[in-house]
Amino acid sequence: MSTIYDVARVARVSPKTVSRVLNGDAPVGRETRAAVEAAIDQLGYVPSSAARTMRSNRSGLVGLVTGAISLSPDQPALSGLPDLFIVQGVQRALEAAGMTLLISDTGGRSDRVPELIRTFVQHRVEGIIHVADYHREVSLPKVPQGTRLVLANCFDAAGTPAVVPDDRHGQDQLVARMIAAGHRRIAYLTLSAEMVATGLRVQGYRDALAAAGIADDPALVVEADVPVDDPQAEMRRLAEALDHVLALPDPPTALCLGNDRMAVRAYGMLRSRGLDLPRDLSIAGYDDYRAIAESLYPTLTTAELPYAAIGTRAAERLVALIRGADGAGSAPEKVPGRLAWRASVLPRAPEHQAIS
Amino acid sequence: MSTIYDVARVARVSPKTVSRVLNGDAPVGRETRAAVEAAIDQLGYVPSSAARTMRSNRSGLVGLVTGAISLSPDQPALSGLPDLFIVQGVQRALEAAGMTLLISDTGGRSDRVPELIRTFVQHRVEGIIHVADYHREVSLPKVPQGTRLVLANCFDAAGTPAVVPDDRHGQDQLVARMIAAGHRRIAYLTLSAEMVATGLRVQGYRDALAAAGIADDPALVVEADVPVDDPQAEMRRLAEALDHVLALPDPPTALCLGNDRMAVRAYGMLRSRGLDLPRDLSIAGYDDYRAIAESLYPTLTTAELPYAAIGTRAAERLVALIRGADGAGSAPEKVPGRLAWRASVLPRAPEHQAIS
DNA sequence: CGGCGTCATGACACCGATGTCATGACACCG
DNA sequence: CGGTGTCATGACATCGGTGTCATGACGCCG
Repeated sequence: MSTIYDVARVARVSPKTVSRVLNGDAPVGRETRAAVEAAIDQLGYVPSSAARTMRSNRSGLVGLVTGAISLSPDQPALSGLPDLFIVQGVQRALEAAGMTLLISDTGGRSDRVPELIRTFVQHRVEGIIHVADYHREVSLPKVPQGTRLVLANCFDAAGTPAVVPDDRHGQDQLVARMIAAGHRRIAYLTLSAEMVATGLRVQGYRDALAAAGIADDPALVVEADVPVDDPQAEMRRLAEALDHVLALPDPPTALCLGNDRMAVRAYGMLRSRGLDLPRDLSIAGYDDYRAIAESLYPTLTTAELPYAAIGTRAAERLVALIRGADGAGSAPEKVPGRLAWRASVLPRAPEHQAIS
Repeated sequence: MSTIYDVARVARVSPKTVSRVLNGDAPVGRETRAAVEAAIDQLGYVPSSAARTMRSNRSGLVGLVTGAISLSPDQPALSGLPDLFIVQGVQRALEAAGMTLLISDTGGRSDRVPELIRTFVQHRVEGIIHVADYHREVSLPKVPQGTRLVLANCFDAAGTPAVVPDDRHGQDQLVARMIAAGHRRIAYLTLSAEMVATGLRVQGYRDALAAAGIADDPALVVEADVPVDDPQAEMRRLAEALDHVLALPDPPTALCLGNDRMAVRAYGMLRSRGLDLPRDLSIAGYDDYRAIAESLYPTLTTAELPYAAIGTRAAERLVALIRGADGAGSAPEKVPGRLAWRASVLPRAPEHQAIS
């Protein structure tokens, strides 16, 4: 690997002049510049970021920690999937800011986080992003003085800058659109009640009902998932919840599920109960897990969990902090998701019109 | 950020002695060691990897490039998903080897690869892993002298060390098991014929038939996917393929699909044609995309695409190269996937037994 | 008891970039 | 024509570790 001294020798100038050509921070004679550039090309010289880091105390690196999977309710089996979209969003924003991304994951053991952070500190990262696999509260060890920290898809009690999905708005938007399509009896089979998202989304669901002047029927909201990763138990719970709402005296015409996987299961269960989808019952998911939503028949109407945007915003905030902005707004930043309206919610004529 | 000099001052020793304590590469007196360790703790000192890199020419970094998504047939919409499992596998293996992972992705533009590699070279990575989003041939720009390169989920014509899934064996294994379950007419609705995996898997399918002494009926093998990302066209193509095989004079009792997404679609299409699954027709996918396979009803029998293992093997090979092994075996290393036998393939009594 | 090996430690140079300061050559201004 | 400012360039020190070599104190061997 050639160095700036090699380039200087070949171009017959001093290393400092090569440095000036590289950084354009001081005037360099036309011919000198050409000679230096030729030497750089000839040698295939690439400056060493290690040497720059030493001199400038700026590494151009940002660390990203993912994981802490195992301690958590629901979803763990899926983990790693959403993470990646967040990571891609982060990567894009960082690259635009000229920074490079260092990654490590805990492999499910959150006790390893301090160790991973230590590795990042060795590399003198300018900031750290912690990505959670689902919207939740976390509690991270202190990071050393100058290291900035941003949380993505999670938040903590200490008011660390955080970026999370706007679950309330997402569910509100989805349900409002279903109401606009003519549905008034809309059941909501939620994720485990332990999850942060569940509370927020139920609020969103109620917001939409309230905005349309529809009374909230508690019997229509059922926890339909378990807080552990057990496909059998998940299936059972969902089946019970389905039975429950379908057996109501005034059964729903539409069903919101806690996520797209639950929707896949619901499709299968409902069909095996002889229902014709979406004619007999409209279905909506959550997450906009495209591999699922676009492949199901009928294609699944759902609300996007804006992973990439969360990653991008988290990275942008981190870069701002690095560039000197201060922590500012202590409330987590909420990122809205798109409404993915597909074919699983059928428009329905309001009843008084149906009679006429 | 404190330095080794700060530690030396606090412990009243020379920096070199601190270095010896850190690296354990020369004897240090008991009391001196204790004093140094106390100083390190007190200051929260973490050695600078930049300084070490400069002196030793070893950065402890490995770069990973993902992407080149947009130029490719099929799957692109999903991309990023499988990548992440590979990345996680890589990360785990690297960490075990004491190396740290640097990531960047092309955001779908493979022309940006050289630029990304340049960034890695600036950071003096000791090796680079290129991850493709699906099994394919690639052609990468030359990397500088000392930088080792390993391909994951892809291979090139230059014989660069590569790790790929064993598609042929995977399909063989799956079909063999279906035959063992009593199926003899097994249709195969493949991915786009342009994909490397398709050719290999068709071979595997034929291997299994041949091993069981079943004649290969060309009418049962149909390309059922299109080489572009167009959900509409994909649906149409799959529907035609289904119609084709179901209309055969001697229709199949089981169906292999090119991937799990196609299986999701097939479930919907077949049910809307009035079939009862899996009683009327057995179905198998490919990929073992758990979010799908475990949620469908009936749960999907499929062949695992061993992404994490591919990542791990690629990283292990890279570490071996860095530690001095030579390129060796020029053929890509094939990683076998598990058979994920679930509920969508129904055992079937052989016909002569059914009669008795 | 002199010589040699080991232990424990420190002084110093070096890795590759860049900030600071110095130097020489012009050009322009009054 | 001397002073001052800009351009173009180089010498040198510095960032934080670590390899090399030197030094002094013992302990052991013959």
